[in-house]
Amino acid sequence: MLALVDCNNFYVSCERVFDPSLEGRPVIVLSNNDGCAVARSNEAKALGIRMGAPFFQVRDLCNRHGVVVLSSNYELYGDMSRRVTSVLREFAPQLEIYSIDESFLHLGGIEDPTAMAKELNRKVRQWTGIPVSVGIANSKTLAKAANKIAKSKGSGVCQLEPATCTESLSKIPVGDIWGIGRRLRDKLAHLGISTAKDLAQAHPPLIRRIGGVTLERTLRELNGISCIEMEQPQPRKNICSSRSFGHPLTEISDVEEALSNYAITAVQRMRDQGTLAQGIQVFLGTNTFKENAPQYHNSISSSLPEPTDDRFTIVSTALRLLKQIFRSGYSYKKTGLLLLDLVPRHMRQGELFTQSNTESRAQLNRALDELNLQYGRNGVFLASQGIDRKWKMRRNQCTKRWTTSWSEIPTAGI
DNA sequence: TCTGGGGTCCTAGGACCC
DNA sequence: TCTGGGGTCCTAGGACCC
Repeated sequence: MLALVDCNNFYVSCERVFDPSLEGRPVIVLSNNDGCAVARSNEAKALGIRMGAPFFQVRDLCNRHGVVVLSSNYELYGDMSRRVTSVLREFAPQLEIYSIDESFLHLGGIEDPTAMAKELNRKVRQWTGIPVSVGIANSKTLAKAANKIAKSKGSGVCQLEPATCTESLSKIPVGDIWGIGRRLRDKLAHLGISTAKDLAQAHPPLIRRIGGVTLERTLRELNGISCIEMEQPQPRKNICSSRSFGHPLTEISDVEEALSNYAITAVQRMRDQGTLAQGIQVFLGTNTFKENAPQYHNSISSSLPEPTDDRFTIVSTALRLLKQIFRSGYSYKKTGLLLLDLVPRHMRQGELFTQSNTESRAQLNRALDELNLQYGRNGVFLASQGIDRKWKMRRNQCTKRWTTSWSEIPTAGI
């Protein structure tokens, strides 16, 4: 038996913990650059604001209905997520963090999962301020479905048993099932499969022809046969860092500055997970939404002479690759890079023919890590990262880092 | 004016090996 | 006229997730 715990409207709920006046009001949180609505309170959903809606398309609606509009504050959400997880661990030591607001819990040996889930629900709310919903079943896909039902019921907890859940599945559109996106939904519709129940009762070989082994697994999971195991966290195989610019850029020097910063972010994440990159890919593009403007998109990759986690090598390689694909005369919207084929640090294979000063470089990198730990991110930075930061993303309505910065800690008045 | 960012897995097809 | 059989590795593209 396993449970899926999902935080309700997570980013909005985080904001409400530190500003209770948002309770009961329509609230949305925007993506980077204040671009799209990526979290909505129930009141905002009721107004018809869709997930991922570009903000400029709903701005008037928001003004008319007094919707509170916030920029995303990932430092806050990340920290709140860690707090929620630490409470969950008290209930189920074996857990898989699936995303910033969802975890699967292994419930082996728990006698009354529903009672436990109710207690978990209460405790997370009391200790972190975040409301959660719990779906319980014996496969991940069914637990996801149960979670959806728990959210709609308002009770916050729902358990599905394969033998008795046919009725519930008949009310769930097949496109709402985990693993079924728009394409598969449309393909299935042609076969007359429109609900989760239809899929659960379909002929497996037919389903395999339509959606391969992945979709057949979904079918079996809906019948309570667990095919998707609980996973332990694995180091990432690739790390990507990219951002749209706050304003379009035309000069290579500005793009270089932005790319240097994204490269440093990627290297930091790679160093944190203890891996080395064997290759690097850089990409660059104009704004695809501006159909009348000249468009240019390109990417280029290169393998590194030896696996490395050295800032200087990564940044200089990224900038060299950027020079190769940059064309002047375009208005650029976005750049970024991928660190490819990451391998564990201890599996490093040295270069045969060249003498590299690996050890002194490693020391320098470690010193920079420590300085940045002590003085904050970018306490020390490379000159190529720049100071102007013209490309910086827009974040006009960002709340404070209430839980991770001493200078922004909340104050209470009496 | 204004449209996010970061991932995973699977499959098919090409290039190559003996 | 007729042109083997069995494999690996890599890449691109498609589909999905939050």
